[in-house]
Amino acid sequence: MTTVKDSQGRDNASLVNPSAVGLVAVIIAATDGEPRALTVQVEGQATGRSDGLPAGPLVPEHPTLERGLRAWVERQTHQRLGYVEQLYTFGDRDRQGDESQGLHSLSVAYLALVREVRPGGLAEASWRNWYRYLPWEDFREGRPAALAEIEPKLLAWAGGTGDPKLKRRREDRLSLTFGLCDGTWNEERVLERYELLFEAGLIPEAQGQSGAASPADLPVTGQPMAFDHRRVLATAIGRLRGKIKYRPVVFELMPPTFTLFQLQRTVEALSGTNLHKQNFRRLVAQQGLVEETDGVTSGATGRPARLVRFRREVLLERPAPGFRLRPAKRPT
Amino acid sequence: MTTVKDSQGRDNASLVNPSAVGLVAVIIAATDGEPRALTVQVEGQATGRSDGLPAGPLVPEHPTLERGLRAWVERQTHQRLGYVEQLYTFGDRDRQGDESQGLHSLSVAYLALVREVRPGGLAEASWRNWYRYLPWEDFREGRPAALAEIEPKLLAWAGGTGDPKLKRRREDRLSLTFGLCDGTWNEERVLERYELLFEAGLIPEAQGQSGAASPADLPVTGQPMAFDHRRVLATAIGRLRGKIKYRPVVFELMPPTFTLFQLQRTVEALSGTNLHKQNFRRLVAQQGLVEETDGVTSGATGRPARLVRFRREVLLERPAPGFRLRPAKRPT
DNA sequence: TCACTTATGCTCAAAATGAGCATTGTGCCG
DNA sequence: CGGCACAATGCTCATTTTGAGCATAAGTGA
Repeated sequence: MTTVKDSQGRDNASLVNPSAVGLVAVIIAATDGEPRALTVQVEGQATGRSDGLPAGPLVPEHPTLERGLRAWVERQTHQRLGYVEQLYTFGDRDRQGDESQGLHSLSVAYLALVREVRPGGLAEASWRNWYRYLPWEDFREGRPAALAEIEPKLLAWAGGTGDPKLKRRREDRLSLTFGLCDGTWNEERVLERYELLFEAGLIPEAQGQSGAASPADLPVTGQPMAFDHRRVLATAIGRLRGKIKYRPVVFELMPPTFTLFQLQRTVEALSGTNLHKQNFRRLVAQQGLVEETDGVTSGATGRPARLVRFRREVLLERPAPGFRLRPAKRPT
Repeated sequence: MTTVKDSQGRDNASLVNPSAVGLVAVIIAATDGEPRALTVQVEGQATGRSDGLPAGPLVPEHPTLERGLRAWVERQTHQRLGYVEQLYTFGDRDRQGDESQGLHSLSVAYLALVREVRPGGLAEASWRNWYRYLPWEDFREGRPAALAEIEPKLLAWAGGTGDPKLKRRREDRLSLTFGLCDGTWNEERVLERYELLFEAGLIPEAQGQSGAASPADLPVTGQPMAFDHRRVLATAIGRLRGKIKYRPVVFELMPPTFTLFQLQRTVEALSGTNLHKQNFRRLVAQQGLVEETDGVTSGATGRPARLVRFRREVLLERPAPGFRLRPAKRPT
């Protein structure tokens, strides 16, 4: 029964059950203080066009998953990728868009951070503010309106059970992910929130018809995406929000030189929260993340700001720090 | 050229290029203050037996990757899995043990944490101290001997290049991962260290003959494992070492009740470093991670310790904290 | 020059850390 | 039974690291 010999994943046994493997890329940029994801138009079977993430099958020519990804992305979007990391492998058989022909279809998702935003690239590829798809995640202007609309529906979902134990459990999850009871919002729990909304039937894709909503009328639960790409995006955002706290990855999104405030705006855009300005710059300074250039901004209103650049050397230094986010009580 | 329509990973295109997908599990337990991984005996093609991780192909019957994993593991090792999280998907074509027949073979690896260690389980499955495979990672008794032996070889590798720029880069990597120059050891960089050793040709598997060393004579670079399983293990350890700092996952490894010192020993076992006892308990206390029971230890020498249990409620509480590791200057 | 706006410097109290010293129970050994 | 050795616990203290703000500096536009 436990003949491990031919149960090894890479031996003949696995060849008997081939799977379809795809690659998906969540390509993130931040310009003008807005977080953006690169999207393409996807032609659904009978569902019309809808937004999706750049994706493609894994083909044997690619020696590496990551190489394959880069190839696909450059072909589809003409966007060069810089920083790339593996995000997650999605592979449930009941995944959306999966016809479950007895064949597993998995997608290996990658997260990429880029600087350049080529605005007039191809028509099929366009940068979209990621909060378009997850509007309840943006707390920069205070509690998002979308959240106010979603909240009663969530409470109704939690309450709409006969089983009191299940009800209790749902309420616990609500308070954990959305901080409904206690007012605690953890900006990293993006995926858990998405999945809760999905379970509660508040995500349009969940019903099976994805591209139903026209681009104009965003439902309160945001613009749908093709397949399970919204889930992938949620995963990416959660991961990125966590990562900026302990790794200097934001700089992958910044131009060669920038002001501390631009940097702050970028971090805020990603995390969806506001930070205390003075403390933010103190943190950046004492961590030695940047060095001054002799340039300053000009033209804009207010006192000109000094331009700084990322100190690449920190990547070779000790604990390689990021930002611990410190929310400000009041905006700015 | 950019007809995204049929370049979607999950459409017909991907069916044209099926891949062999396997599942691998890194199952971790900690007993008697030692970190252990569950291993099985693997029959290599011509390389004899060697240790490997429980693995199996992904078969269509499994609705979920995770379910498939659980099924395989329980079949192979009779070990029930509790906490499970996806670790990484390994898929480079030049992977070890991959015959590259033009077919991609990828392994989706999972990390599992378990409490029970069934000692006399099946003969094929056995718990092994993970430092058996990565002996340079254990700093609990001070700088590990293995590291002292490896160090000159690494320096030689770095120096053995004509290209001075490459040399410089290698030295930078050495100092970053092994902290050779400045004495900074970051216990999370397990994978980077493994990969560096691999590149430097110090990992036996790298040569192609895996099971060459008999279990008795561990090379300084540790006991080899089948396929790329040592890399998978390194990935798991690195991930776990990072995770315990911000998520209360250690408790998945603890029995229902335990002493604070046992808890500390477990954290130390995982991180491979020693902690300051008093500060450790202060941290645990103030984070509210545990609650006292009315039991105490007995029999052992020294003052009896109070038994505590994990407060499951913290999973529903605010930032869900873990341990920030604070290395002690002197042992204990 | 004034009004406004953003950049920067600095202060201060509170909380979190890092290192140790001191005390308290237990089992063991004359 | 008194004294030890050995852990478990309690507490102190000097630093750092946070969190919040106040105050000043340096441009732009009217």
